[in-house]
Amino acid sequence: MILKSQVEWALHCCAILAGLPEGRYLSTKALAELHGLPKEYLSKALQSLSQASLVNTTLGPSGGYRLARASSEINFLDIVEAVEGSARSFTCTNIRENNPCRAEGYCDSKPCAVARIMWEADEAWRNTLRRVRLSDLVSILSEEVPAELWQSTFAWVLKRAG
Amino acid sequence: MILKSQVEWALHCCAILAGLPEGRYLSTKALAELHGLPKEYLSKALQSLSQASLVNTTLGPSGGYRLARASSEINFLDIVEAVEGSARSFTCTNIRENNPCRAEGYCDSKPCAVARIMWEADEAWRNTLRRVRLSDLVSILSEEVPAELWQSTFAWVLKRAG
DNA sequence: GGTTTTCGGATATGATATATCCTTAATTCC
DNA sequence: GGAATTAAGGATATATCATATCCGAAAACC
Repeated sequence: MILKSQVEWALHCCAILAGLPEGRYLSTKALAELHGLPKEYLSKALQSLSQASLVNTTLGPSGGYRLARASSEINFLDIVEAVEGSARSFTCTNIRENNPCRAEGYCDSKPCAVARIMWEADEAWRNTLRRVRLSDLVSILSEEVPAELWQSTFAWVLKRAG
Repeated sequence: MILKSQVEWALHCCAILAGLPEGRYLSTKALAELHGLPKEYLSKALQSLSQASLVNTTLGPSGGYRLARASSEINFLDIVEAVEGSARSFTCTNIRENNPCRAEGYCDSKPCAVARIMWEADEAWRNTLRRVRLSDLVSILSEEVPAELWQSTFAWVLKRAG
């Protein structure tokens, strides 16, 4: 049960987008080169963010991506689900129905107990991600990343935004 | 990010094993027929449980599987990790290292902030599963499943255990 | 008009989940 | 002792999905 690598990419890209000056866009090319990622494939992750309305896009030179709303209004779950989908990690195939001792037409009133417990764990995972805002990540990064590196990174990336 | 179907199978099988009389074994064949599962493939899941020391096995007729310890001493995470493995769902490839602005030989003191948050969610998932004991599942099932079905199921399964 | 960009479709490839088969060794029953 | 039954594990086949690349269309900028 492994998340797509695009989840990692999307999170890092959003962290960068969150630090951009108002109204500026960043291209796939710039984000790919900054992170050392395959441009064409990263593009798919960014498209997922776009479809989820987490980012806005514009075409042409100086085009690219920017956050669709404030980084305090975007949480980790938004981003993770945008690329990973929102399906639960546990799928119940209702194998209890195959029990040969079940009477004909017997109907379970509740979803399977096993599934309920597994889904509860899933909810705990989602709740944790929901509680972390993108702005929280930005705060942590700006504390931990040396100011010089932080600034030169944005200078580097903005130069590529034209 | 989907769990293997074997996780579901293993959990249901453990629930049955937990209800067995002391010392009785249940074969792959019986468990497969009860749940309507492919015997050969279910066997792999049971082997995983065996390797994790969650069940004991014995050979020959009337052989099969039984729990290695009390159902109150086995939790959901034990079972899930036995078949799914214990790797975290998020793997950090440290793409921040590809930042072209990083100074030569620069070394991050902490693991990536993104990874730490994702791992925290992972822990929340694991903790939820850790808190649920197999005996809890048995309690729920014996409440929800009609007593008649519950009894006939064990009668059915024990007949096949020889 | 030429360049740059996002977007979506098509396609290729690699890894992994699913599933089956077969052999070996241990155990039980006759 | 011999036949039947069982778990264990290796080998293999298939299907699904993640990864990755390429291309054409439409839009924006110069």
